[in-house]
Amino acid sequence: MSTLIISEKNKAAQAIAEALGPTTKIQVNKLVKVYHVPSRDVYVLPLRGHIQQYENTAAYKKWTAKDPRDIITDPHAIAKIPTKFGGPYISALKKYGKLCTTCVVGTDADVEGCNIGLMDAVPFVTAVNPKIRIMQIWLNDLQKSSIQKAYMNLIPPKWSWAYSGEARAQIDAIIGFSATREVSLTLKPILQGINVKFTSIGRVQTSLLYLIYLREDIIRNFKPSPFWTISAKLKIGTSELKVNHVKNNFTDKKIAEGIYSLIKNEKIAILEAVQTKTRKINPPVPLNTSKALQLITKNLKINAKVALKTLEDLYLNKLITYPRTDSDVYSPTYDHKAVLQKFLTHSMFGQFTRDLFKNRRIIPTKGKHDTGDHSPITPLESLEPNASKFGNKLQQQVYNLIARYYLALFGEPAEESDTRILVNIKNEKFMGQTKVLLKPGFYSIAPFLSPKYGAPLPSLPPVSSSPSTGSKPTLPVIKIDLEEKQTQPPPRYSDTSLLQLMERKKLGTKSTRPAIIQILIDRSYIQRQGRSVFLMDLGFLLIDSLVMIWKPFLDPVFTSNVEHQLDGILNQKLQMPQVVDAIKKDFLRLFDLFRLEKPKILQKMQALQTTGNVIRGRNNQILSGKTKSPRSSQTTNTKGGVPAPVLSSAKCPKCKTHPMKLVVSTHNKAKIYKFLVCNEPSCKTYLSLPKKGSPTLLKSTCSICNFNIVKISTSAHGKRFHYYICPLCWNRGLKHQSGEGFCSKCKAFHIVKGKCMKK
DNA sequence: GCAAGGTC
Repeated sequence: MSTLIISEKNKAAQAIAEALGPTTKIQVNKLVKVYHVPSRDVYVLPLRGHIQQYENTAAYKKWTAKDPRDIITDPHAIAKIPTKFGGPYISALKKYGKLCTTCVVGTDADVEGCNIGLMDAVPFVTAVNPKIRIMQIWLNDLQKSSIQKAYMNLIPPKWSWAYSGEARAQIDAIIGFSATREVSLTLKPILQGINVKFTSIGRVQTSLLYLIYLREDIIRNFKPSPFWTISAKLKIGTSELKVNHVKNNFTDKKIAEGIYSLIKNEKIAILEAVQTKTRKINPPVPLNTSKALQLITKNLKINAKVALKTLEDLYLNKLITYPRTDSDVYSPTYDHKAVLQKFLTHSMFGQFTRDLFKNRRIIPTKGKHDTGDHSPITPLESLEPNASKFGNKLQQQVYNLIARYYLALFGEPAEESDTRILVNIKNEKFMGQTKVLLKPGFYSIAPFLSPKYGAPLPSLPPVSSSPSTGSKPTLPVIKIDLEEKQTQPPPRYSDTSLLQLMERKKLGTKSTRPAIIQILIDRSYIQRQGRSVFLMDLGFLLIDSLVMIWKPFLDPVFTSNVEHQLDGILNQKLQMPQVVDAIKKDFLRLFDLFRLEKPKILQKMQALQTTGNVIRGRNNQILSGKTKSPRSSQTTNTKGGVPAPVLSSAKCPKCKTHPMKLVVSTHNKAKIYKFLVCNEPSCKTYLSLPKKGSPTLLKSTCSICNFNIVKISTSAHGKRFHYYICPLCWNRGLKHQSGEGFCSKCKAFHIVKGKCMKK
């Protein structure tokens, strides 16, 4: 009466086995081990995520062998086959499937988990043992007590969840494969010229690229317009307060100048009104993956991929709960007391936690979504910053954010005051505002959630409302300013705002969003420059040619419709084959439309090539068209949809033709080498970079040698900071020990003998 | 050669 439990990954298998009793390991083959629990006659077999995936069948392997359209219409164009690493897992499934009488699917408690267990794995078990009983264990976390409880309450398999995942996989494969081939083959003449092999198209990635394109379009076409502001600096006791003219911003220069010239020498402001409002700010809601990634990328200034990897590492070390969750509501039975008790003695969080118990604040805030898969992200241990359980500093920093955020859920509301004053300077009215934190509440444990507050103002003289008293109090004016400013375009996306955008538009899942951003980077559609994401020419080119005809596919509405129908399968309101057929039909119509418009698209491309504008491909190399100087190519030209090159490239100082690329490589896992190297292998020119800190190649160039500046982000004494170097000057400086090419503060710098001349 | 979704 043996039982086989299938888990999604090794750590989960180990946790399940150890919760059920004393465990021994059996090495089944080179890759696979199972955990044996003799006391219960249980074998726990860990998979490695999906062990099967959709691929084109043999007849469709070659891109040109069949019409890409047939991938949509031919039901035999794709098939589910074992992944590269699937084989050893499949033979283990067969071996233990044969000798067990019950098979328990113990993969993650979500759609993909059900799909992995019931669709990828179980078929191999039932093939060798048709009579085996199939059950499922629903695990919200890997704590011993939760596992024991769930094992006593096995559930029937959630087939509808598994089918929902299966439909998603089929739809994505059909759309992705057919469209990638069709678009790549169409653009072939162009792509060949720019040394690009293919242009990938996918339900999620192409939609995201479209949104980045829309933002880029606004930025490129943005016409800044001037406006003027008048402000005054007032002295209040020992502090200063900036007040703004109530008619800011002025669009008419003459009016602004007229007012300014009348009042510019005035030294007295009459205090007309003071109003103070206080407001309570409630603690945040529990942390799901999406919010956690935003929190981490924003506060630690790391990219989304690294943030997710660090969460995963913390989870595998059993320091936090499962990091992939959409829930921001705890189940009513969640044992917060047990978690909080661990923090009572913590050197930094202890006092806050003791206050929680003292004030009986042990119920967390509540969000809106309880998806019933995993609990919100929660610390499982109370660890000091120097704990050896942290694999690296980043893990410690991420844990610190998660732990503080969790404790904040139980904290008191914060309280702020908002003081507004109205003054009169020679009959012109000015307003000032200052926000002050009155009670820190939960901000005390999670200061990173707090907005910036001003220092409290010294008490202002009372403003008499009675006209009989005659004079009103006055404040000294330190100075009055008239400034000319320019309207600004919206900012480019960062990892944090891209994640926000994807969440808002329901693009990708909690766990794939960082990977989708990475795909766009790998395909040379977009590029990170510092914290900003730039659309590259290839990305612009692709969307610009699709935007006329494929709006219904590019728009995130397409994906939300797909996901709506997938939910229908999960809720047993729709059937998988009908959903897949309906979406195939939808997409086939768009596919045919693309074919119909092909000549137009090619014509547009042709026009592009003959306008002499630069198209850049991989590594931002200039690959076709007449080249322009980097400076003039910065200017915007969107006439006729021609992409304006976005980034200047750091040209090799020796061969002066090829760009330098940034290389960060690990060697023996211990040493990290960072340098810039010429993209032309035969040139071999390289420039060293500082050993410490992470480098980013910037757009701005050195005013001495015109080479691109590199920003070095690093830390010392626990504080993060950055500085700028010109790699070329810096390397020359290293040679002559002159200290040139280095500036700690400004971006556009001019360094001579170690001193920045622009300071 | 391709997707998106898992996991390492």
